[in-house]
Amino acid sequence: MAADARPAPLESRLGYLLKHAQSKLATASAEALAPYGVDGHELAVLVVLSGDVPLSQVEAAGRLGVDRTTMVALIDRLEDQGLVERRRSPHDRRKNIVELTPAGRECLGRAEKARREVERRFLAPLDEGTAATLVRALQMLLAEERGPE
Amino acid sequence: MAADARPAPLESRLGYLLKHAQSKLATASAEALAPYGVDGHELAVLVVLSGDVPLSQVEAAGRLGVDRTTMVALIDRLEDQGLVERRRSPHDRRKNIVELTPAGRECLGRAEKARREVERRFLAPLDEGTAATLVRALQMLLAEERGPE
DNA sequence: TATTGTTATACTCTATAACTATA
DNA sequence: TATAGTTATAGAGTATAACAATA
Repeated sequence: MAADARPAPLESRLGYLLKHAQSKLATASAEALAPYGVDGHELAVLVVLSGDVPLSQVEAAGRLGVDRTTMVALIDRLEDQGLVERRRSPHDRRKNIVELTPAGRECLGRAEKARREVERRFLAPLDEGTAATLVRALQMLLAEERGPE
Repeated sequence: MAADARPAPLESRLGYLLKHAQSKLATASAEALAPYGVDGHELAVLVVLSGDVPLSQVEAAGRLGVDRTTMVALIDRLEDQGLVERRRSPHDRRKNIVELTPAGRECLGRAEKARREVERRFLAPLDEGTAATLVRALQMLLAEERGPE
């Protein structure tokens, strides 16, 4: 290809497509989650904290791929809303075990329902098979992220 | 579904997938474009400015979906590197027409080649049909953005 | 010495407000 | 009055550095 050939238009560039798709979904999610007092990031925190194994702040931060200093403010906001509680770990007193309160579980359930609905609406322009392929393709692209375990 | 059912794991959530896919590609792109002195955003500016019709700063900003105040700094950096030139429009002296210099065209050609290569590597885990479906699916999801024209 | 939580700080990205000049 | 470019400023969002408590 010659150096002065037409560059690909923006709408055909993967970077552009991913960025704008992410942004469009984020906007719709923020709107849908607003009634529950959490944003997408905070909902993700509730999700990782809702597992069987209680997590400390660093552990939760690791699951989400954010810094532990970022986690402090996230937990602060959730705790202010009564959705989670910090308690000192008896086994390692440096650690804060963070657990969902009953209100936190309720919020998680409702917000998750809203999130699923937003996702469904977002994917509505695609037929079922295409939507499934999209999700699987994205999962495959990220699978190598941490390498094989 | 009961309110206390398991929420979907992060890796199955579209928001998570889009965000991390975008971030992974952005990191790879930044690395690949570094030798050419531009980042992904600046390359996109070169692309929109390389069309047949000369654009003013606001017009270019509109194409990229950024504010005109953001465009000032972008053009500043490109002009400092000698990749673009501002000139006052003779028809409307409020407007800066921004055009690529020969060095800008050369940079665009090389950087575009690097970008295509990064995209190819990024999509390598997918077979050809799946990769094509991914791109088309993202285009369809964004098609409604501005509504039918 | 290393790790956890915390705070203060800084950095990046982007938008809003206000100014100048032009229309 | 409205628009284009510019500057100053502010607001998210997130990371780095440093400190206290604990291991």
